[in-house]
Amino acid sequence: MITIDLMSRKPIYDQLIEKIKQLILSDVFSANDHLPSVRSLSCQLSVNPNTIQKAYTHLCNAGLTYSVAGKGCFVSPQAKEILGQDAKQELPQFGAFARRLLDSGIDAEQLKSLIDQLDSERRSSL
Amino acid sequence: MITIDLMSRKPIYDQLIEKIKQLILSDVFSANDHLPSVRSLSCQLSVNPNTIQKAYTHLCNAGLTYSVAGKGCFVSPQAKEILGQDAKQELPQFGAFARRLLDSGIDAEQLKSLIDQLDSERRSSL
Amino acid sequence: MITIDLMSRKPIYDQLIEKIKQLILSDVFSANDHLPSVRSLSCQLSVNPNTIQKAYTHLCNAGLTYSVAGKGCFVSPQAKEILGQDAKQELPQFGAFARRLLDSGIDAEQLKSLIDQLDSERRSSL
Amino acid sequence: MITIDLMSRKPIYDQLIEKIKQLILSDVFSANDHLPSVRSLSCQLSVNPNTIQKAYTHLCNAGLTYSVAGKGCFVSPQAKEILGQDAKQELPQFGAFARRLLDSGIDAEQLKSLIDQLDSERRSSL
DNA sequence: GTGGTCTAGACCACT
DNA sequence: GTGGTCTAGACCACG
Repeated sequence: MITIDLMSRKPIYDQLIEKIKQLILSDVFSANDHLPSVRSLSCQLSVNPNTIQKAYTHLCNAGLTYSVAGKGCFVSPQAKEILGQDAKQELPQFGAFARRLLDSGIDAEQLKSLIDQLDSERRSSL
Repeated sequence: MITIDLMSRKPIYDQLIEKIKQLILSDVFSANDHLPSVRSLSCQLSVNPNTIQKAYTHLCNAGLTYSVAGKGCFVSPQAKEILGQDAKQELPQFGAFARRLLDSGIDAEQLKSLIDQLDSERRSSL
Repeated sequence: MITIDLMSRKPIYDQLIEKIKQLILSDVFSANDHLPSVRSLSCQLSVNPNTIQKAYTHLCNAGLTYSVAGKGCFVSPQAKEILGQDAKQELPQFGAFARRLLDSGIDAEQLKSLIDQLDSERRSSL
Repeated sequence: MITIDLMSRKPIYDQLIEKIKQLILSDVFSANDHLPSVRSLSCQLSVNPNTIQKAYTHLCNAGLTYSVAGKGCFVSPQAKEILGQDAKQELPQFGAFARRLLDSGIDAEQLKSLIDQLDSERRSSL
């Protein structure tokens, strides 16, 4: 369910955070679902427990999960809402990226059709 | 002409590379133009010369500039072309970004109108 | 009567202790009143009996309750008095909190009016 | 300048965060000042570098500091402003604390005179 | 030299 | 069993 690219330049804990966000958005993890325990993920991915813990702590601080001592880590009911708001704040970044591509000679139509394609893929997979 | 954000998490040499690419794309630096010397940039930005050199070396290796011993660093005639190809290779990354926003509940129409807006801004500034 | 926030970072047994102290102070539990049994609270709150027991043991050790073998747990006659003394010992902590707020730019008058407001609320609810 | 209580129940990294916030508020560390390096603090306090790093990372994420790779960690210009806003958000917590003391039989006048005393101490030490 | 990431293995409190 | 904290020591990129 969760995979990690050890050779990537992106820190492992960062990859984990992104993966889990993605799983929450795609409803694989729903509100109040139990996340895999730190130790089990650590074994499964052959990654140090501390690294997993770092990712879990981040998710907890971001309000996406809540942890109960002795029980585990759970998806917060507001998780999807928070992710939605985060996405809105990323729009300027997205705009800067798009602008760079346009400046580099990529056609606006090409970008728009790419978005349409992604959107239809998305809808069909629901 | 060139500014650096010391508080950014992005490495200074990385910021420099991006800035110069941008200046090439916007024709501030044209083919065979002379880039500012390492020393002058170093003074102007209060940045270690080694850092400037690192950025220049990267640009040279990427084929965007060529250096002439004892003279300095010049914009390569193929620079814009290369940047265009680079941009094409970034399309998948752009797609992943867009996909994440769509998954987070951002509307496809919103993204497309943003692109249209950026494109018209761009055209009007030429 | 008693509620628990499972999403809180505060340990459940700690929340329980605070809740019961509060109920004693507000005279919902008076001297020699019978506290809910471990089993019933356990069911009612869907919490492990061990956790309830831990809280009860703490209250007992603090002299706020006394337990009668085979009968249950009862509010000690000195409970309110003890809580009053505990509160006095918390004054330095309160002072440190207040000091931090003052250092952060909160006005002393604002804090005092807040206290006045809370005090009048309290009196009117008696 | 910075001291840590190893026997406290409060995590070391938490104590560090509070200490540094305090030093920023009292202008011992001003905007753009250089914080002690992770390694030097680690030696000085006989605490593992990772623990220091955890505190520094937190401060950085909170916007109170910014770090420049290879140079060090610096106090953000907005630090005091942010701390002021944080304090405002802590007022409800402060109110709950005060309310508990009032419920426990502490006199409102006593709390207010404590605040006055702290405030005058504060003013005289400026 | 700096901060940032990671591993390995330990201890604690909570359930 | 769980999450959270800490130590010890390593490696990397940056300046």
